[in-house]
Amino acid sequence: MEYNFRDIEKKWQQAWIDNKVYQVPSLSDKPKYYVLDMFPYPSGSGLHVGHPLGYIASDIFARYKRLKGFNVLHPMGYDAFGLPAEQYAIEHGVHPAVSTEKNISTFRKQLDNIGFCYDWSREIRTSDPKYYKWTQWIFLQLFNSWYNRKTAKTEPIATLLAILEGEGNQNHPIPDSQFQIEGLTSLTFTAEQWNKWDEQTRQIILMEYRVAYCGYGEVNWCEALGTVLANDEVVNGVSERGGYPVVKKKLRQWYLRITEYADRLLEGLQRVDFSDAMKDMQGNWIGKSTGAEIRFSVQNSSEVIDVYTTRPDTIFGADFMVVAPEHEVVVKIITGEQRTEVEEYVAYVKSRSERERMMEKKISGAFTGAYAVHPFTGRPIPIWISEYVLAGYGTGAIMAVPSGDERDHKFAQYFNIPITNIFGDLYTGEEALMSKDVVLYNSDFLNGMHPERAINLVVDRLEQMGIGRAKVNFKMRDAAFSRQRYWGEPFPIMWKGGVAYPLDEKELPLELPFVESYKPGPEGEGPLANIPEWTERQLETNTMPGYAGSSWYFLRYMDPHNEEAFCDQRFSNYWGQVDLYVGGTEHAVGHLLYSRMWTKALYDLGHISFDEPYKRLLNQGKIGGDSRLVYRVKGGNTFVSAGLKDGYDTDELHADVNMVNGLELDIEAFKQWRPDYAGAEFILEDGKYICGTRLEKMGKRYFNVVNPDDVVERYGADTFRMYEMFLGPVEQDKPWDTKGIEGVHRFLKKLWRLFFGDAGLQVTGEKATPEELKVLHKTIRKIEEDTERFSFNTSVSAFMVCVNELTDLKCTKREVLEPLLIILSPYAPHVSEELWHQLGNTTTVLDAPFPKFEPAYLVESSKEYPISINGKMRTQIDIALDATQQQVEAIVLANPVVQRWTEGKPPKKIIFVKGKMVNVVV
RNA sequence: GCGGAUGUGGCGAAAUUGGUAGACGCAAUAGACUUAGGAUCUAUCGCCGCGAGGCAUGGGGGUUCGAGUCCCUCCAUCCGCACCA
Repeated sequence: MEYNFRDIEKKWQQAWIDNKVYQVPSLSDKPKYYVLDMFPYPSGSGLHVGHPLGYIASDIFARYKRLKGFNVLHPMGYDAFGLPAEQYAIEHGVHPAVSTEKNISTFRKQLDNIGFCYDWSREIRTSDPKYYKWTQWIFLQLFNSWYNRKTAKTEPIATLLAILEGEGNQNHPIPDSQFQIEGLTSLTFTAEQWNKWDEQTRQIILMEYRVAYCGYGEVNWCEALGTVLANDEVVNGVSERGGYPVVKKKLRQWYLRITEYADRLLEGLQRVDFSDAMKDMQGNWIGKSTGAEIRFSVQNSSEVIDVYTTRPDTIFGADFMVVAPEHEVVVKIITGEQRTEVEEYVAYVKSRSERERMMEKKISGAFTGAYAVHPFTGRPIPIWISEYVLAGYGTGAIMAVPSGDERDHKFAQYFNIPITNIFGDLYTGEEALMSKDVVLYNSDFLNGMHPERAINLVVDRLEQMGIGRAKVNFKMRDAAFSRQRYWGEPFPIMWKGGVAYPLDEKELPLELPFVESYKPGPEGEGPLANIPEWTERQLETNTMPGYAGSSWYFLRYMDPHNEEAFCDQRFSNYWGQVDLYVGGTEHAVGHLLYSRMWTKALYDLGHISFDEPYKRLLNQGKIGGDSRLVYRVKGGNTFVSAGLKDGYDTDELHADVNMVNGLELDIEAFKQWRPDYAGAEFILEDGKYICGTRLEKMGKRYFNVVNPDDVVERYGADTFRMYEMFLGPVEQDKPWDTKGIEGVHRFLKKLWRLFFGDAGLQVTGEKATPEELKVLHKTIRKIEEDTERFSFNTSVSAFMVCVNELTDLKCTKREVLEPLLIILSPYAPHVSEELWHQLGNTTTVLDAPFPKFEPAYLVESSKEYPISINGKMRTQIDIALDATQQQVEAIVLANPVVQRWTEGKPPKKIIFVKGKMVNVVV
């Protein structure tokens, strides 16, 4: 009987659906385990072989945990809102809902082909009104909340109202705001003031507190996409999607006050199991730094300049100040003779794009003509402006300490500003001394001190003088939360007299209306502004960004059809955190941070009982494409084989990997590929055309996309799954290389032959030999260990070794083969299920318990082994093969030969080197 | 520049805590069975050497009875951040 994977896979995939074997109860007496994949954006090009890598890993783990007796939640869905669908709609006139639906069905077919154990009854789509009703609902929770810094919690806005009415905001000043409130000069006000203000003013002030708020701010505006982008959607000054230029622009936008959560987002990282690289990336993005804010007065002026520094101890080395060119103080302090120069410089800075500024870091700047006063020495300090000081970070102004900061040093050298040495002999004059392992000189009351002590002392002094304080700063900005786009969640917000009011919960979902055109609305507004029914009701015309729906989706899977709540708390209490979250590193600072913040807010508001969504994160590597190259002799239609190309002047072109077998080009297929190649001529080597190769991103334009459907068609889903795992560690990036797949396929055929000889099923009920049981239990242990630590590639190897050994032993005993099928089933579910039933089982192999590992089977009768003392070979002793370390030690210690050589002293260490010898260290 | 990771045969890679380096697989070579191809099976397969043996985990140094693994240093590649004061 042949291993007919096509029939087997079709048969079991259908049986699994018919018997609903993957449906998971929302509550159970069993312990829970939640395995989640980052859900895909259903793009038009479907899956390539790189996408399922993480899905296979999580599927194996989910099945493994199920065998181990857990109630496993392993759902799948689609992140269906987003820009590409809308761009496609603009270009092809197909409504995003239609193209999304079509793409999803392609994805589903491709996923089903691979035999995943998803509970599809829990499928979600972020673009489904039944789903985004709750995205809108959660948005309203955030809108109706503020962040209380005193309790470090998200609280309902009602608690703030009570405070403002009772005591004003003395204890809860308006959060450092980038926005102007008319008529308000200070960040604090009294209860009387508050109670006198009209509704509109109060609402404007409340907006300054809301966790989801609307305001005018500098945003990343992408003209080509016609929308605003979040910081993490901008890469090197261009949009992540499409690579279009992005400029800074002031616009009315919705934001999430994620900065208030910065400390908790940082702290939470210590409680989760993410890779160091991932934690570093998030930590970096949050960018916490501790230092001080210091107020400098300006000579002959009433102006003051606040600076932020992490090194207040170096204040005696402050030789000049630098203010960001956009800083509002610049126009006020500028002196007559410097006006032209400064204005020219400001104009120059404005003319430079974000991108240019990033690419070429030129030293540039201008002197304002004004001087600040040193708070301790009274020394005048020249004030410069330069683009290396960013308006958006800290206070937008710095005290420059050239001897202690590299950029300040270069600036001082470039503009010939005298440098004060505050580090004595350690400072060479050549370059700045950034180290904190120094002693201060030339620094008045700080002389002879190390920076740590000096920092405390300076801050204390400044505080006494009322011109400074310790200050924590973050790089992270509040997250832009609105898009001037159509294909996203509408905001459940209605505008009245310039004030945003939330819709009533009963009006949710606020459904996305159908539109004919996706053109932007007037004045930078989205397409919704073109719909009269929408604007008549004064509904918000922006839509939410892609990350809205994905920020909480892991909760919806727990209770996907609930129409009364986003998730029944009985279920979220049971399932709790995602135990294993699998996905790529590209979401390090976007999705992961946002969803961590939403989780904290929902936790604070009492909707869920945990404040970190993902307990453990596994980042699968990317699979790259292995492109095939052909070489066309310049000016003709002749292609020369790779080995001979050096003799010709050639152009390098991509050939489709699907018409190359190994390295040999299928010439006929190539000729038919494109009309201009039809008459092509070929210069061959050894009668073959050999292609060149290059590793590139897998993508259409390189013609190196391999579709999993093709691989599954040819080798079967089980081979595909095992091969993807066999390729190497899941975390690692690697190229797709079809060469090795035959080996995995051969393994499955060998497995099949263990069960079926020429005459049919040959499995017997005979008792297994100790040798056979040893092979089995060795494998059980190895698979258990390797699967637990996500070492799936070595698991596959262990299965190969096992089958090879059982084949050599001609083992056809049920006692061995049946447990083998159970441990194999997470990796090769179809063939395991088929053989499981062939053995007469009637339930699914998924419900079998994972076989228990018995170490006793690994211990063999005693044999003689050579022994070495301190590396020198001495003699031989009897010892049990594969015994435990304790067993080995007991035997060795009892051995008279060993006692003689160690002169009765207990050895420091006894090492049993697998099956060959014993090493004793005295 | 800063941060993170990686470096082992012709190739993908193994080697829990320092303990037979190269498991497993691909490719290759020889052979068996086949009219042939495919499939399957057997053997060889890091480098040098006829051999005994010697040399090998990016380079150099160190700790140790023993180092791919630990420490120092240099080099290369990949990823992330990038004037963050």
